[in-house]
Amino acid sequence: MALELRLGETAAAMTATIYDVAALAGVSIKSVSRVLNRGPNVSPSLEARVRAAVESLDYRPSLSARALAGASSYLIAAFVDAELTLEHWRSGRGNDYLSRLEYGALVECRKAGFHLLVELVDYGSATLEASVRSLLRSLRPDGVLLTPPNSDDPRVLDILEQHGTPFVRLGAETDLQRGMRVFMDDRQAAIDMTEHLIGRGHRRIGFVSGPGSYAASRARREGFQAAMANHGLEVDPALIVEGDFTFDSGRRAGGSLLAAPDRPTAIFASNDDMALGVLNAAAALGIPTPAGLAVCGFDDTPSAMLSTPPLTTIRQPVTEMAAAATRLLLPGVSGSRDPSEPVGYALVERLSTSAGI
Amino acid sequence: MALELRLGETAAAMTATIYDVAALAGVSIKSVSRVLNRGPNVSPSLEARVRAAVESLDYRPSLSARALAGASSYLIAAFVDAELTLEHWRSGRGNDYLSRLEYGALVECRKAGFHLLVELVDYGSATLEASVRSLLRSLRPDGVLLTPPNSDDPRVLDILEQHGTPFVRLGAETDLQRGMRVFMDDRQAAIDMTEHLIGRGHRRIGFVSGPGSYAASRARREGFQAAMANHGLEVDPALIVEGDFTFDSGRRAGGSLLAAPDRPTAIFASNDDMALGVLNAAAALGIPTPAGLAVCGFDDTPSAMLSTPPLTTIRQPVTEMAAAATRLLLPGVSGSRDPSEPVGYALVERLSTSAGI
DNA sequence: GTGAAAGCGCTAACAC
DNA sequence: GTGTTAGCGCTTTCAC
Repeated sequence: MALELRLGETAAAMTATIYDVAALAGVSIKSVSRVLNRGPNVSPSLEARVRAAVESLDYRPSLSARALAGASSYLIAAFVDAELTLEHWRSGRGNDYLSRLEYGALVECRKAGFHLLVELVDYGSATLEASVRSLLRSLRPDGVLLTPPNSDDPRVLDILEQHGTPFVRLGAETDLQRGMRVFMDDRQAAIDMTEHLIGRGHRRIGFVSGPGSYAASRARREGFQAAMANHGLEVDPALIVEGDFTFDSGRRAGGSLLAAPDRPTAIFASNDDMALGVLNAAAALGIPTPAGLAVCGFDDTPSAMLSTPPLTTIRQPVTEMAAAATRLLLPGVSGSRDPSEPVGYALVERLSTSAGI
Repeated sequence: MALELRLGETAAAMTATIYDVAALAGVSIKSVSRVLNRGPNVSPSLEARVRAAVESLDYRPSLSARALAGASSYLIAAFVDAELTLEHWRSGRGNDYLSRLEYGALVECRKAGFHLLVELVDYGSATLEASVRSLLRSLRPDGVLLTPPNSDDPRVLDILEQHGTPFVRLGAETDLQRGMRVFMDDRQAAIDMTEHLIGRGHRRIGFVSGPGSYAASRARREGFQAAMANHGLEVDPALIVEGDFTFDSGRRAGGSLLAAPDRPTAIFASNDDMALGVLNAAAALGIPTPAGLAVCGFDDTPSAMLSTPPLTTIRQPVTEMAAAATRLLLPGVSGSRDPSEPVGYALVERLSTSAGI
């Protein structure tokens, strides 16, 4: 029937439907559907005939039709903060974290025949609830990937739970029992980094923290303090300066730390951008790195590798985290890893901390 | 009717359909559809009643249903090279270009009520055709955003044209008449940069080119040579070295250019990563930048701003380009700019070329 | 093992 | 101006 109606159409515009396949294979559409969805009770001969028809017609099921009729939409949505995005737009910089995250999600989605939808969410807006609800209703994604800071937004979690849509929270730090999570141990990583510096003989170590409002930022600072205490080293309060994760704030922090008469021999910044700012401040003051000052960061952004000297930092496996998170949302969860365990990280040692004291 | 069937359901799981809205407003579903799609012939009173019903039911049309029934899917697909993506995964780096591109696309999509789907395409694979065809058939996107190197792949263009799906090619350099394009004038930008160096008094200028296989790379080199010629300066062939756009290749190129007895006073690298490599090579040789050597790049990646010294470079408005490209695909094309014209760029002057000769 | 028929929630002709 | 009626291309009961 479908074929009949289409006699006048061009080959280009013509797209086979399940009816065409069924007709060509001499079976019912239900059988085609069963073969395609690996349903039970399919005889080998039927399977073969259907596959041949699919092949010769180069048939692909329509996503919309499947989503409308069935329970699955074959869509995974990644919720990305709109404010953050606009800020990046303004500053003309891509977001390395999001970019790496997306790779992981994309690769897993594709393996499973799913598609990745990226959605902007207004974390700071009053209409957040309405827009999230809207997204879930109109798109009906099979799962949602929550990126910071949405991972910790109770409003978003509420709606997702109400709606019954599975979701994974990346880097979430609060309400640990809600939804699924994939995260790393920021505190322990900061301990490792601090011990790396102590191992190099450093005793006066400066710390440039991130904003106190970020849970990850607090965890890193706690790790630093814990490591210092464990080694019997006192933390001079004057050696802890708060930045806001930007290069400029790192430069200012570095400048003030290095201007002190009894300046530190090493500075641990809570992220790479700030660490690069410290490097810049040191250069401006004529202090050679690493000979005169060891500097380390956190994140392992591309710039960390390219700076002069290259930066020792903590490498977060963002892509792998996103891949694991996506797998958690996909049917037939392999459960290759325990979602309640933090993912691993690595201390990447580069030139910026290579000199001892 | 729909309401009736749902008496047993919980409020949470219950989702209003167009029938519910029509029933509540006391109109037909067609009227609801007309109001929602801004169709003609809607009386103000009808409009008001429908809007009120939509509001009170918090109704959102189902994307799948609309796509299945109508001509539009409200989906824009961005085709991203899979190989490139996997390479980035391996190296653990995000892709700044893609990230910025996506922002632009996302913001425009959201304004128009569209959704952005990111799809991996195997540029280098034999199954490329099949997978692209698959994507178009199952997703039926209303438009496709082609990113390099897919922008220049004739196989992809063929399929898109056959399928009748509108597409925009970002940064395309070949087959200029096919599809829509958004691009910049790489050659002129390279001329500008070269003249910037000449204006600083530099006469012996080294050039680190990208791979000759990239059209953009060739255009940049041509621009450099044209500018030199225009100013009556001879280009010493020994001062042109080919790299492969990586940091390491830039470092090697810088090392060999600077080892020569009559070394250049300035080096223009075809992209920022290589320029940073040159900076690194200069530092290793004890040559101060910018005092002893001016260095400039191309792209304005985040690292360019963070390096020591910060890098003079060409800023490509990737986000704006993507936004413009997306607008071209959306209904009601505003045509705010002429797609046959290249987009603007900016020479960003930073410390790395601040000293004259 | 396989098929017939009834929707999923919309849009689109075509009446009125 | 507004409503009726078919589908869009699938999945899903439920028979056989």
